[in-house]
Amino acid sequence: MDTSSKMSKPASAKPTKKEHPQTEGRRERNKREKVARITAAARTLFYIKGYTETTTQEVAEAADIGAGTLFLYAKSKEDLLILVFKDEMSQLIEEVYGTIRKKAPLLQQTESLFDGFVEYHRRDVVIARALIRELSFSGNSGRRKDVLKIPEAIVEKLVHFVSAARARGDIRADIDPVEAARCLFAIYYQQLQTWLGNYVSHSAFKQNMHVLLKFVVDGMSVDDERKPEPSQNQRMSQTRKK
Amino acid sequence: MDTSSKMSKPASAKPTKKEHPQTEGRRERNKREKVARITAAARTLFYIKGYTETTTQEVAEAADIGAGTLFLYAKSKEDLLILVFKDEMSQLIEEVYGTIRKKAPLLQQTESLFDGFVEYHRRDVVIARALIRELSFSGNSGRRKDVLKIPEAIVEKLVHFVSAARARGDIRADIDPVEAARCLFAIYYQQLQTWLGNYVSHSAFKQNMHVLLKFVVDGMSVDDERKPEPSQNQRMSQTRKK
DNA sequence: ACTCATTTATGAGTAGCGTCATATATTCCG
DNA sequence: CGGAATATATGACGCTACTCATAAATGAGT
Repeated sequence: MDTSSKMSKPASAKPTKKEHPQTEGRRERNKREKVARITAAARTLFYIKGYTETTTQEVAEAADIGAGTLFLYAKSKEDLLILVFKDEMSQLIEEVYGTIRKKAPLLQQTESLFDGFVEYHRRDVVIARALIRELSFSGNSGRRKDVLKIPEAIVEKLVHFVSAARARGDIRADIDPVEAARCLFAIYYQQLQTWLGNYVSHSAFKQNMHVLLKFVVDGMSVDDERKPEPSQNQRMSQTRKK
Repeated sequence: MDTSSKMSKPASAKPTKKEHPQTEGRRERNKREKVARITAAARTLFYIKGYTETTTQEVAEAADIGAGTLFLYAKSKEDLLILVFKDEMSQLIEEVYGTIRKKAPLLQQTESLFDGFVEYHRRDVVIARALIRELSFSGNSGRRKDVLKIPEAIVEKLVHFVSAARARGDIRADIDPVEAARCLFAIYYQQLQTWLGNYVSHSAFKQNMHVLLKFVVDGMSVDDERKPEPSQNQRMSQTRKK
């Protein structure tokens, strides 16, 4: 059954007979309760034991349901991850966004946002890995929308930054904020994977991401004064104009 | 067993016997033979039955080895994928690169390269999916190097394109070709995942990737000729699946 | 040729994800 | 209320990736 069905009006009372989906009553309520129990149980266990070390049996037991019942609410073990983290992610995005100075330069804003996410993932790299891995394919049309919300929410924040920078005149007026935002996100996501995938160290990841983000932002700047590298003792003498 | 076996030299003080570097003997030979049989068997079965539908038992049987022996040569079923495709990928990269006009514009060269890869993956999306998924984490230090070779080889080709474009004067002289190449690759890889992960259709993927690659390349161009965007091009930049 | 340390092979065994027939609960309706 | 219809719950079971104790093979030293 689709857990994300609407009709969440427990207005109760009103014994309106049929065709009033608002008073779905006990069943609907029970279902929500169970989803909540499952989510809580899974979250706790994943944090304590890690994702792969946690068995679906354990989650079912902790949620006090039968082993098979679990799969009525999450179609697979990976679904559990999404169930657990979709809310946490959405919340995280808003939280981090809230801490960012609205008047800071675009590159700084972008990096602050991504840094917030990275620091979050750093607290539990193993789960972040599992999450990234599961996100790599959505065979489930129900969960697809949930998953898509996350990058979309991030891109939305980036669009704000880019639009503001454009309004400020920091970047060219012909820049499409959505394109720019997606571009920045693509770099973040791909680089994030190199880190979580254990291909580069955390510091190398941060360094690489910085370089690439700067590369893109520089490409959007209104004037092509190229700083030849912020090396030591840099003389920015000539604002060469093309 | 790790195919890049360390010399079975117990670091003894005595290089007692003459080593047979050329003819490591029966053991070495047998090992290579088995790796070859396993790889061939796995490749065939993956193509015929698909990755998930192929069992490790079947691969072992087809390779005429015991079920447990398989795991001496591939530490996991996913390892088999890399074993099978690392060579094929390297070859593909060179092949596609060879078909690209060296004098074409940078954006066109880049898109031709990526298109070659995309068309390859299109022939077997399910395997491509599995491959991408498996590449998302390298817990195995032995395979990591093999895996890293692929993006590195792609970036290397991109560096050639960017360098040539810079020499031609198509892009600014202060562009770092490696940064540019990595940036383009990041966009390709992240967008590829949205397609293989079933989040967007093939056509939307191509469209989105085109837009983003163009965005980056435009940012590198030597002159800020304002993108006039000379038409009411379909505002399809947001196309999503379904 | 014989010994023996080391490497390689094996398949029965284990664990865990997901399924399914069956059972139980809830709602619908006369 | 009764009883059919439908939705939800369950745990035993199937299937498969992977492990491990044991066996076989190899080759260097003697």
